[in-house]
Amino acid sequence: MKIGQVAEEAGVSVDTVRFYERRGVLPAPDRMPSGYRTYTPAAVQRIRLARRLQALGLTLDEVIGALHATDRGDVSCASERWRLEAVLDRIDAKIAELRSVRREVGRVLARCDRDECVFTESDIRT
Amino acid sequence: MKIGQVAEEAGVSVDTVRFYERRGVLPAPDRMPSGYRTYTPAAVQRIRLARRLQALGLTLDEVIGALHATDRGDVSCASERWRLEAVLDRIDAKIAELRSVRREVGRVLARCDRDECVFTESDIRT
DNA sequence: GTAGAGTCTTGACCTAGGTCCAGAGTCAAG
DNA sequence: CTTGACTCTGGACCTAGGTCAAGACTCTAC
Repeated sequence: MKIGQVAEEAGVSVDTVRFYERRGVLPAPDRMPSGYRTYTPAAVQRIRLARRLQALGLTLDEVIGALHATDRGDVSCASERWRLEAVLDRIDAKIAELRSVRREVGRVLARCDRDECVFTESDIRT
Repeated sequence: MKIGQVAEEAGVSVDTVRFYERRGVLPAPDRMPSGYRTYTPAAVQRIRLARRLQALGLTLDEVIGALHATDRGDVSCASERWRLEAVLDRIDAKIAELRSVRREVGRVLARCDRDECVFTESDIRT
């Protein structure tokens, strides 16, 4: 398969495929005599998995770490769970932070109702 | 006041003060004959308010919009509420999105317990 | 053989909100 | 008068995850 077909089947752009190669998501593929990259269908699977992991909240570096672990073999659900658990912790922290900001915005709006508006309460005209 | 003191009192860096000037958070200040910027204490208030609004989730462009509205006069709690309500909506949308991803990560972890691990379920070795 | 589509490389560009740097000029204390 | 701290400008750099462009080459179909 050439890069265009891989990109198409994986649902990403050709540029993204090459970007993934540079970053290490994909190994350097074989080349045709012309220099064109040639891929096996496994490359499509690999990209799809990478996108799936990104959609679950892993950073690209974390995705690369997970893929490289798989490449080395020796992986099992038990040995890789922590990657997802770490993401879960991060999501929880982010949600907590957003809820805290949300509460504060709510408080400011409530003060706004009592005519103590953030936008007008200090002298900011220089 | 010179820029260093303003930055210090407002709790930001000197670079940030100059950046805020470029972006329009702060108006161009008066200059000493040497070219040094001179500020009134209102500049400190203005920066503090800008930081406060940013901490509440407004983007810098939104902060600038709010400050310019205040500069034009004519602002009241009622007329500016929508800025905070828009932020609230955005926060809610973001929380909803994170909760959705969180649920999905939870599902993937549950499948992991049944030994159907994302990391090992497809052939990604090219 | 030629048109059009696909691919190659290198490197710049995008967002957001700053941060940092060089080289030059200025200010205050001793 | 000198030293050290401060300020000036303009532009480059940072993160994250790509996206785009130029100019050259290759492949496929007609």
